Amino acid sequence: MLASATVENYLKAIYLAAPARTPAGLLPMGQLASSLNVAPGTATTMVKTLAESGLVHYEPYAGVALTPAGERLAALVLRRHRLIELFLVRVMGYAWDEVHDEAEQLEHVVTDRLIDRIDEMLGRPETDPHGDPIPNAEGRVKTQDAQSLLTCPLHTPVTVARVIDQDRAFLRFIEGHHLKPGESIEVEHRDAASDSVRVRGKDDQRITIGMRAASKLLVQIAPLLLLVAAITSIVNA
Amino acid sequence: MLASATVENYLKAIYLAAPARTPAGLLPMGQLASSLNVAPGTATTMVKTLAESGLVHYEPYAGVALTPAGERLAALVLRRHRLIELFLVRVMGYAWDEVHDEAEQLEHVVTDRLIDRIDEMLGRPETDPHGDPIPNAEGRVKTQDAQSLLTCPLHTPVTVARVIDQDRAFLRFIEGHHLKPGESIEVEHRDAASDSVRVRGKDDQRITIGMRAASKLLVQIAPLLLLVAAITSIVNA
DNA sequence: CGCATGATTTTGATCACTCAAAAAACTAAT
DNA sequence: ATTAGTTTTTTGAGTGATCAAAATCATGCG
Repeated sequence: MLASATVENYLKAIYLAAPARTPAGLLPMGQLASSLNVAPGTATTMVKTLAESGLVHYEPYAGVALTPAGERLAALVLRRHRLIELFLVRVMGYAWDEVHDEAEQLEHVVTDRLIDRIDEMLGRPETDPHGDPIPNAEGRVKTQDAQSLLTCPLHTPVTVARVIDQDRAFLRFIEGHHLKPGESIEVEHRDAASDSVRVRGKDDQRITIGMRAASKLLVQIAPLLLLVAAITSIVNA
Repeated sequence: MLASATVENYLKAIYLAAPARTPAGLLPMGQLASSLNVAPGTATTMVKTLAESGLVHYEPYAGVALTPAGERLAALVLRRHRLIELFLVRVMGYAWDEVHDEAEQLEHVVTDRLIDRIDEMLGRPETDPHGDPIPNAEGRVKTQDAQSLLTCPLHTPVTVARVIDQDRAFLRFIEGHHLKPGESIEVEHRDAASDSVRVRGKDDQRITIGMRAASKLLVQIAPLLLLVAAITSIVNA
């Protein structure tokens, strides 16, 4: 009944591969195999045993998808991963680009008790250092309504909410230019021809980044304004 | 080159099994197998491959012992284990009888970097919550000169230095009677016939324990007196 | 000494996970 | 619709760790 680290990794990979899905909502075996750095045949075999345990649906030659049970388990793995990442940053003094690999290992051995201590110590946080949402102990995730720098309105103050890329060089770049989650910025210019997005950041600094990179920065519109509105409504009550 | 969790556990078991050694200093296979909860044949096979990696000496039908390389590795595993235990108690709010199993898992996946952060955060401690010495990053252990409650002088103030038993019920008993490392106590009476040792503890409370239990409590004689002497000599300089 | 007893090693098998390479199945394009 | 190309599955094999049970060894007792 206890899921091995391998099983957990397969479920996590399927869970996180939402972008690479076929119309039917299935993840092709090839995608899965390559995201796990495993030969295609290996993924097929493993997925078949996962299907026998009732953790995934498997359609031969089509792909794989999580069952509710598999999804819950995957979310719990992610919960552990993200809480550990935040813990490493907040408590252990890690830089945010250093935590991924450590968390990758720890997520498979840490007990529920320790995870709950961490959760408690961090004040039941909702997101990890990259802005990724932390599923709750039942495996449910609060969906965040964020758009990317590619789709958000121009000349409108927004707050960085999430960075969807674990690459260390990218993370260091983001940090170096004050684009970490929490910073407020504004998109000044977007140009498809030159594949570039110009952003005004902290201290009116201008940074131009490619659209590939821009798509990995999720932002929320004027959360400060929303906050102000919320406070106002409370005060008025 | 990277030692698997299994290899680490075998080395650790051999390292810790010092008491159960033959005259030649070898640990019999049977002992090893049962301390790892593994069939005898399994231990034999595994030890042979350990011998091929140069981590142990293996004498067929006689037993096994660590090579210097194996001993160093075992000590590093123990370093991780003990630092994690202390971390769980001091930082994560675990009770000292709850830490063993968690540490048992974490010790195999934690990086050197994290261990060093923990070590630093705890102030480079010399012992874990049970008083077990923590090997340094090179795998060397400072030998502590402690005697058990069975051998220490009677009617002499001593300080509990170490508790050699991970059994949770025993640890709770020790804690409940204020016999944890650091407490000062005194042996009042020992009687082989009744297999008992009477101890005067905190607030002059008397506790009588069996000799089996007494042998698991290590103490140091009058460390306070030694401390006073040290301070005196410094002051006089 | 010889042999019974207990410890140890061998043997044959299994399980989880993996790969490389052959076979089969889908897909799209002419 | 046949083919060329890609993706997926199958097959055969290997590794690390394990067990049960058979074979072997070591020792001590009579």
